[in-house]
Amino acid sequence: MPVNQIRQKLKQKGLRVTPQRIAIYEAVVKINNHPTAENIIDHIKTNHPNISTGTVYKVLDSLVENNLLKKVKTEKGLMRYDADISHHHHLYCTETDRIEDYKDEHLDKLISKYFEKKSIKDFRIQDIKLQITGKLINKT
Amino acid sequence: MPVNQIRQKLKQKGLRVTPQRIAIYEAVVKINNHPTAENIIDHIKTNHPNISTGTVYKVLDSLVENNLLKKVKTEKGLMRYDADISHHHHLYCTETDRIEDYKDEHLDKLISKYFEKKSIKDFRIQDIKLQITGKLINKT
DNA sequence: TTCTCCAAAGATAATGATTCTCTTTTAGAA
DNA sequence: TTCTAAAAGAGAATCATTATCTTTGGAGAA
Repeated sequence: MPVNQIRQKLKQKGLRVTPQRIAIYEAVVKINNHPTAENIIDHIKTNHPNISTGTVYKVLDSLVENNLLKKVKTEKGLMRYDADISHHHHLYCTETDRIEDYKDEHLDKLISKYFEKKSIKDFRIQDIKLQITGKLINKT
Repeated sequence: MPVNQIRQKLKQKGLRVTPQRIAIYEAVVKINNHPTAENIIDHIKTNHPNISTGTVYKVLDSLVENNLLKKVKTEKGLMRYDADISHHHHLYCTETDRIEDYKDEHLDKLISKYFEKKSIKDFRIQDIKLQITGKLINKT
């Protein structure tokens, strides 16, 4: 993603455009595997050796708060981040721990329709995502 | 859940029946909110003041490995556990962080049928669960 | 019932992940 | 160009989980 696009996203959210924020956001996009903070730190350390761990966490928090990133649910006791903030689902590979985005508008419609008719007692639905677990084939 | 039933589950999995395992498993069931290790420790400390934190983690790991418990995905950077190992979905309350089980056989059939026809490229599905996010009403 | 053995637990140190705090730097408005 | 407060740097502190060594006790054999 072009740096100018990242700058624009930051500006639109009223956030200062700093090299750290650009680098961290870009890393989440480029890693393309819903990275942890450590993955991000490893990724940016070459070009940005002085970005501290605390900064990475603070920037990630800020980007999440401002809806530029989202967190992904995992069961691993650590946080992973998603650069794609549009509605989508996730494919969780049980072998590699890779998490991929999965978009399926037809399926979305099906599920939306289903829950239009079927409400859940004592619960107001805000969002529904699929957690599709399995094995990636032909991919690292 | 009766202690004898817990004993039986442990025996069936070839695990030694120890008071710690019974207490920890029972806690997960009774808390009924996909607890963290800390929730479990707090819950059992009254009747079992000597169960150490390391033991709790080891027992939880053992119960998960032996399919007596499952881990639940969250985005919080810590682990939560599920005593219900049958197929189901989860309701995540954005206000209270409560996680409830949600079973819906009709929905399961719908989704199964959908993916019988629709395969995902380079991905072999093993399981599909819904992460239903929203707000619990009238519940603590 | 007793004995034995090794799996499990206790204790706590170690490690990894995240948050906090204080000081310095810098983005951007004026 | 200057100024200011937001952001970053550094690293300590806290929290969550794992590792390691010693002790205990579950359960099977006798």
